[in-house]
Amino acid sequence: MRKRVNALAEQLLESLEEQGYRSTSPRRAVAQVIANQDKHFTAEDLREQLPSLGRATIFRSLKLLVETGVLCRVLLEDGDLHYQLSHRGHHHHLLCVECGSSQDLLGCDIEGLLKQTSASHGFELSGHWLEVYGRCRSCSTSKLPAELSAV
Amino acid sequence: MRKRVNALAEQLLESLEEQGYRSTSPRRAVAQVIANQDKHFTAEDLREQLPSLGRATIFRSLKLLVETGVLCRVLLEDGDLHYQLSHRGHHHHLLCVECGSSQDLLGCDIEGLLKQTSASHGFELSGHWLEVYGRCRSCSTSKLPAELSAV
DNA sequence: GGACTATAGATACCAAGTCTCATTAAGAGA
DNA sequence: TCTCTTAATGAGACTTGGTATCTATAGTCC
Repeated sequence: MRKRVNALAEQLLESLEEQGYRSTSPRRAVAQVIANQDKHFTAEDLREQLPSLGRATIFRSLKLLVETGVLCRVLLEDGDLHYQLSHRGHHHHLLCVECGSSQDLLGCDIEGLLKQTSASHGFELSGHWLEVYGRCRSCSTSKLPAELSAV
Repeated sequence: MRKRVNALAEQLLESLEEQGYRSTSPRRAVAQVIANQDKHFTAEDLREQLPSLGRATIFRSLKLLVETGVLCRVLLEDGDLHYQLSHRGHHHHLLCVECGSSQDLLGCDIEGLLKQTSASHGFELSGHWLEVYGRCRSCSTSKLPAELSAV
């Protein structure tokens, strides 16, 4: 995992270049930090790790990466929006409320179910937003069941 | 529908009183305006309709009503969070991207599907957030299919 | 290397929301 | 109905996340 960091950062920059954006040193720095992130993060998190970059630059880079599809926004349970690496295309996240890690939800055929149910409300489906909260494997095994049920 | 407005506002206040909160005139005003709202709204919308109330009071009332379960927050497609009347308990929204109206999504057994899929990722489900976007019955019938597909 | 132009950084601004604190008014009890 | 206690209000400062503007700088193409 550690060895692939630079490759990942490289990939992010390539995505930008493909769209005609220049590869600048602030963007390289942002890509590097994002590639090192192991969970969802905020603009503020990046800023702390890149104090030499201008605030606007960080926001601009984030916006660009979201538009390019490299990053996506995740909605936390309390309504906060964070960023995280996106694996392109439409997908959902399993967010661990304990450690903050997230996995992509694969093999979820929610689309079909929603289409049906919406149609029965006379509603023509065009999209949806789904986030799933819970505990990841390692967090749920490291806690006793008694502690969990008390939450 | 028009005649039930005051009854609804009354209900909102009762919910607060049940929890030990006082029924004050600013809160009555907020409840009245919310009861008149026919779609999701922002704090700013309320402020426009209640210019005599302090900004903090409006935010405080909203927060209180969300905590009480009378209001819920809805996530728009662009990431904006708005408020709307909640029909208690866990539910989802069908949000019309055309007119902004919303319906509650009933009879959607997504929970079961999610539980299964999460479990297969070693994930212990605790909750989820789902918003569904599209066109409501009246918006989809008032537009020609050709116009729709161009969007 | 020079020129053209996208990008950066500083900074002002904005929107949504919270915090603080002095003042006011619900509402319980006498 | 008056009084007292305390919750709630309103003003306004502050915070957070983000955008707009403008001048200086650096990428990239020739």
